[in-house]
Amino acid sequence: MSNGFDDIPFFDEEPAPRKPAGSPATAAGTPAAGGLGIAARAMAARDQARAPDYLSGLNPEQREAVETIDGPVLVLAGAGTGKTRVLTTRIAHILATGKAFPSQILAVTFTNKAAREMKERIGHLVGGAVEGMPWLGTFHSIGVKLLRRHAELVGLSSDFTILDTDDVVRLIKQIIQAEGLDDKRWPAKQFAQMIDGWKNKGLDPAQIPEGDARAFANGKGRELYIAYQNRLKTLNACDFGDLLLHPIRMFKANPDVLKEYHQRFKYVLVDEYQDTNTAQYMWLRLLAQRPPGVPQNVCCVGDDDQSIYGWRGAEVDNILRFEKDFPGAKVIKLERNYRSTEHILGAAGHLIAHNEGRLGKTLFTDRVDPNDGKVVVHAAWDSEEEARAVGEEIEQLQRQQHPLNNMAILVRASFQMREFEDRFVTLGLNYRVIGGPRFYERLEIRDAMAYFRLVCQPADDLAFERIVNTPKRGLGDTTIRNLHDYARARDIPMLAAAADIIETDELKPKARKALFDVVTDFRRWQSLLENTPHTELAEQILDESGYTAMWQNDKSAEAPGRLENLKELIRSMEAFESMRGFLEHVSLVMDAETNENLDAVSIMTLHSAKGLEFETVFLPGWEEGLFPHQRALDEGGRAGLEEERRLAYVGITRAKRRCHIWFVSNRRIHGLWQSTMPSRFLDELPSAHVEVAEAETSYGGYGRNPYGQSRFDKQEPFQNSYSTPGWKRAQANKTDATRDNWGTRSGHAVERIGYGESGPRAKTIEGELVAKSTTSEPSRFSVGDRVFHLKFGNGNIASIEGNKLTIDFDRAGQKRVLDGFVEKAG
DNA sequence: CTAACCTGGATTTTT
DNA sequence: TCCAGGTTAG
Repeated sequence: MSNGFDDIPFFDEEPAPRKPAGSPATAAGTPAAGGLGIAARAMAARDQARAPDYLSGLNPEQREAVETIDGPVLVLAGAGTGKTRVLTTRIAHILATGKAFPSQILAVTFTNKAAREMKERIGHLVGGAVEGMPWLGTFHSIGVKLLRRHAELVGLSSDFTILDTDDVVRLIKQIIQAEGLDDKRWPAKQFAQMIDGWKNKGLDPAQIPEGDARAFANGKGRELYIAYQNRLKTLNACDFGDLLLHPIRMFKANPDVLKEYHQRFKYVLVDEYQDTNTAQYMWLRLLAQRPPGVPQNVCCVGDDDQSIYGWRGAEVDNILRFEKDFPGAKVIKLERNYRSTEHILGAAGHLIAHNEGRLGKTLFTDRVDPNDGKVVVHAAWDSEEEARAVGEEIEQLQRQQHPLNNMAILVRASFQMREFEDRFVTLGLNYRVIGGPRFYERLEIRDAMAYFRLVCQPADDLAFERIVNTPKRGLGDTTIRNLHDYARARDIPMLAAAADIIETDELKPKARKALFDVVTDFRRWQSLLENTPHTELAEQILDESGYTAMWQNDKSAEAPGRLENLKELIRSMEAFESMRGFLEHVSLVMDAETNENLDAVSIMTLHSAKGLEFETVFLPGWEEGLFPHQRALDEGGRAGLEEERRLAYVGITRAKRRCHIWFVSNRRIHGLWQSTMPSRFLDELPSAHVEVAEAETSYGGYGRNPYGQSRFDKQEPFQNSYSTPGWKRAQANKTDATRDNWGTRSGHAVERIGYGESGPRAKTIEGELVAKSTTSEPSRFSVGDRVFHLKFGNGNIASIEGNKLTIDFDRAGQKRVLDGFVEKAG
């Protein structure tokens, strides 16, 4: 990739030597004052004069957004208008023109993925200078960085622990119980969410609304919040909200420190500004605002039409009032779309126009191709048929050489995924589920991490309690409660308490011995921390603690997978310098990599699809109650509906060339079959860009009016065997087995399931199989055979039709599967 | 300490 | 309906 930087001098070093740790670096000098050579500056000026390459590919609006470096800028970037490109090029431009050093740019994103991508792209533009951009990251990771430098100012020490949601809930539960409250009546989870909500709004315990405070635990809400914060302080820990709030407190209380950062950050950039919550907004204003007369070089990029996180505290208002907050702001709209066909844009644009209170953008494209299809709306009888039909559509595209990687199924709610997964397993179509439970959230990983945490931070009581009796050491509730009381009474961490208490005779000999072993183990590991390679130490910890053995002795089906995950955990540590470094990474970056070498259909929620694009997008489940979701309507009213509509807009605009929308007439919700109405959003699509699919072929039975089927029409589809009451019952009977292999449903495991470990499993295309079966080729199986299926386990063949086997699985009940997916059990 | 049993909840999710 | 999480019985 060519760029304009090949011949531009690029500086990634700060002119002044690093300040010793502990004292925050004061503002670096400007580049001009920083001893940068005259020749270099001249070259930079020369290159600026002849408009460097990196600017030449931009359209006028993009270019304006890149080049308007001084003063506040709001870039309203519609879907697919080159938002990331503008951001990265803008940074490159600031650097290339010598306006600032990399370390003087504060660039904030929401997700680690976005941050990574930006680093990568800037790296491409400027050639490997990314290391020099220490302040490019998520709100939270930058928050951590600030906090580690100034922890004392908010009453923490700089090696504080970051708690994730799970830890927080456990902690809150303890607090609720300690207050003598019934933790069933007042669920910790709910209170954790309340605290999170308050923190999103930037509220200290003293500031929360009286009503909120009363709403929980007989009016003890505020009290509990205070108790929680105190407990965090004792533990030397932060939750995610604190990573934003502590810096805010710190800056407010220490204007001199804030001033240092004002001098440091010459340019501030924010991605996805429509998703900022109040706390982030406060944080940003503190850092970006300048005294009157000093230019505020802040650039926020966002799209009000893609604001879909209102439910977790995002304030679209932030983007709507940008001009008020930063007077003299220049607002630049990017409306030229480089992603989608005119039909897709037309459909999306018409839909989103139904929202009020938008800043108002209309995407357009020059790319007009008569071959481009309209957005297609399909109807199906129920979700099973929906999945089947989507599967067929995908296979058809696959036959036309379209890679599966270019296709995605975007659902409103994750329960919808299951039906697609089931279907794709049957078809042998590779798929990958994006989102869902993450690698680092798995039980075994969290346990292992707790060991590591406790070694690095002996005061981490949550980690201690998690693993003190895992594997089982005979340290039951009684012992732990004893220990807990002992620690509380002396105000010392539990591990330290354990070390003390084994010197006394407070415990029974058995427990005392067990605890003694634990304490000795941790002492030994701590002593090894500095001088042993961290991956080696990690392995040693897991082995010596008996944790590995615990899973080796476990005969359950998941155990081997868990051991594999532990190995993977150790492997992923290799990339880090130390165990501490690794822990920090994990607490902030909870995502696992997906295998991009695999050609697979992506299945994900609409929320996790934001920012992505695919040639072909399938949008199932457009029914009232599901999409727009009933709860969004009930709880959010009109605003809720509009957010749902934006979600629909996000969905459609993910598509580059093909967009298929589906709705079903019947859906099972909480186990009950309900007949459903097509989504109101379907009526909001323009007929000029949308067509309604004619009757679906093979499983057919639809009239030509899917919107208004008569009762008679609805009966038709039942004629295929999959819809017979018997098959339905068989489906209903599927009991336990279904999730077993799916317990580890993300990244690796799922990807493995779709296509099997035993090499490239037959990628079955139904058409071929049907053809095969009509030649009445004798099946390699016969009725009664004992067979094994990757997902369903062992079973006996009940009947055979061509290549379709009906099998009574031991655990999964009766299923129909294609013979390519079973082996003779051996 | 495990397994059977019961209960409640069932959008969206990052950090 | 179907899961997770907790409780209880053995």
